[in-house]
Amino acid sequence: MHKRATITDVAEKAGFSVATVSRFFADNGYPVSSDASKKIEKAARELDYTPNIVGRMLKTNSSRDIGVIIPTIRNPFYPDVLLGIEKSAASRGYQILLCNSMRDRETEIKYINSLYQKQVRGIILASAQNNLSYENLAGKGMHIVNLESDDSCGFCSGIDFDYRLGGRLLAGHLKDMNHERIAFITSPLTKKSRQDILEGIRSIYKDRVLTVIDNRETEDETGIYEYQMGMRMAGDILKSGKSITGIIAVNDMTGAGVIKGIMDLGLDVPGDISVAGFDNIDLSSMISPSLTTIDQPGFETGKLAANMIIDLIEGNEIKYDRLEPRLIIRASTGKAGGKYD
Amino acid sequence: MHKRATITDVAEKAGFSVATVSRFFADNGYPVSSDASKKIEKAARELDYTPNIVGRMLKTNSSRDIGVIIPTIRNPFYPDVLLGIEKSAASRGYQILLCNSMRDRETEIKYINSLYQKQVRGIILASAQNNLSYENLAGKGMHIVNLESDDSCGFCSGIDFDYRLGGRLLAGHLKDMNHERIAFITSPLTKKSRQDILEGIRSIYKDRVLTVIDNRETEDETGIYEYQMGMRMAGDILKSGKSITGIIAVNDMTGAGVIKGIMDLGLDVPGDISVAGFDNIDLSSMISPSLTTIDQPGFETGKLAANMIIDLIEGNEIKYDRLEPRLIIRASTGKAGGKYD
DNA sequence: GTGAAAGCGCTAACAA
DNA sequence: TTGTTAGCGCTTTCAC
Repeated sequence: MHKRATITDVAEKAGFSVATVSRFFADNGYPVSSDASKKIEKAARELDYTPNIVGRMLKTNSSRDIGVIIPTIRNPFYPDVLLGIEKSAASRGYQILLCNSMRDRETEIKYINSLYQKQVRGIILASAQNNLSYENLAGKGMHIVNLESDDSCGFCSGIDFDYRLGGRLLAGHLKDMNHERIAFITSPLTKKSRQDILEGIRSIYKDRVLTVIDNRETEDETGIYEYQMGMRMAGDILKSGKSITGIIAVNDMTGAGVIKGIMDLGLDVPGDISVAGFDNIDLSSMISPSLTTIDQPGFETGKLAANMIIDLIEGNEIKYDRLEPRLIIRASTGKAGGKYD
Repeated sequence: MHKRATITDVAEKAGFSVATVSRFFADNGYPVSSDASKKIEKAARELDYTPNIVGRMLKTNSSRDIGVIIPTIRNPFYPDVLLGIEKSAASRGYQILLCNSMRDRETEIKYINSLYQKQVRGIILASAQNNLSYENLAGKGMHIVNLESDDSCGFCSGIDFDYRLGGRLLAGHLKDMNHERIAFITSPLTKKSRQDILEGIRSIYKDRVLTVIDNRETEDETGIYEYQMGMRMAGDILKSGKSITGIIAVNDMTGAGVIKGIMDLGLDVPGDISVAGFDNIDLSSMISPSLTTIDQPGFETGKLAANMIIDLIEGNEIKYDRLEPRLIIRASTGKAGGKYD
């Protein structure tokens, strides 16, 4: 393996100084004569030279990577977000450092520190526990965009999504279908988004909503936590004999698990129980019955988040629209007692 | 935002030279007295110092990032692979730079170049077109692990997976179920893995397999290409009136689309047509009917790939097991003409 | 065990 | 328009 050519090699071969070569490659409007440009271009090509980003980074103290921390890439909502982030980021010359926290606080902190050491200037966080201490990140020049509307983080920015209204729309839909008592199945209420959905549901169902919280949020490679959690919790509710005719799941992946859990018990969805999810991932229209849900556009969210974090990094002013929830009615919800119509 | 502390700050505060501080943080067995260690540790803590990886990288010319290029993160097979990569990588101090090529050759090349500029020393490629020119990467010290058994790349390493046997197992299963003529639905045969599956099928069905190739592989944000392709191709076959009783899809995502396409036409799976996929992603057991498939363990593949690329980077000797295909029989396949039994 | 000093590849004053 | 030069923060000889 031959040594990589450096800017000095190119300068020598082209017969110009490193400064001129640097200017040529920086391509930032600083004048370089066309004669110089031609010779430098030629020398670079012959030497197979390409600038070393690390040298540039050390000098300018500016990384073009952005960190993205999510719970797990196995919930398809996050790939959607990620694709959106990548699209915006790529168009502005940034790249993604992906981190799956696996819902583990230690891992999350480790990743944040590691990103900081790598001189990353901005992190998109979709995983934070509500009261995660951000380790003085702000004072150290780190920018954070929080995707879970965690307002306990004073200095964070975030994409506005009205989780409360989402919950309300879902609850309203079930109410319209004459469901008297419903359940809300969720992982721990350690994220504001989850709390907000519940609040929205309660704004309609008051105390007629049974909140079923799984207390052992933990992700590993053997399965998808949320799906399995949905299955398990659905089974628990049904076996408990509670008089429930509708279930809202905290997200689609959980909702898919809930449907599976119900069907495994020989019951029908929505004949016996209606089920709704949250997110509108592709999966929700691939399963049967297809899942009623709230559309939370992951791709759009990602695009906005990337633009926001880059604006923050580059010191521009920020101004963004919010994303609005939209109710998507599919086959998994129906009239209460519909089976016996 | 206050300035970040550097190694010099720590050295001054601790009353030692930068060399000693460097040795303390390098933590590579070079002796540092416990007195020095204590003082340095204290000074670093008070200054909130953490080493600047970029400075280290420039000096040592060694990045601890590995590039991962995949077609699209929206096919859940890749998240599985990615999680495996991340697990092995993290345990060895490496991190992932994620790149979705969106099945676009230009994008792929752009990413490879960008990774090279960032001094990345190894790339895990799961996206390469068969005859992608690797742009002299090897000579430049870049290591490649190819996940699609592309043997046109002389110097690449890869994880062994017997796609041909996988195809053969699937075909054998359908044969056992008395299917006389089947179809193979696939994206373009530009990857060796796809060709191998077809070969495996042909080893059993000879000329009694109708190969249906979609000729416009292209991914965008509006949907999942493979799923939609499966739907479309399934519809085309059925409407063409060909006497087919079984379909093998090039992967599960396509297979899910095929099932959807068949059902949309009012036909039954497997009553009218049997369908099989390839990969055994979680989705394949979430849909109805659940999908018969070949287990290709993405997580394991990812772990092996990461270990392989890191071994390559670190100059260790390589030796790895291969992964074997395993037939998973589910509800989407049944006896030919089974509906009328 | 410790320190001085050179230099990794690059950028950006400053001078010409 | 171009060149000289001083570092960015770190590691690593080499000397002590």
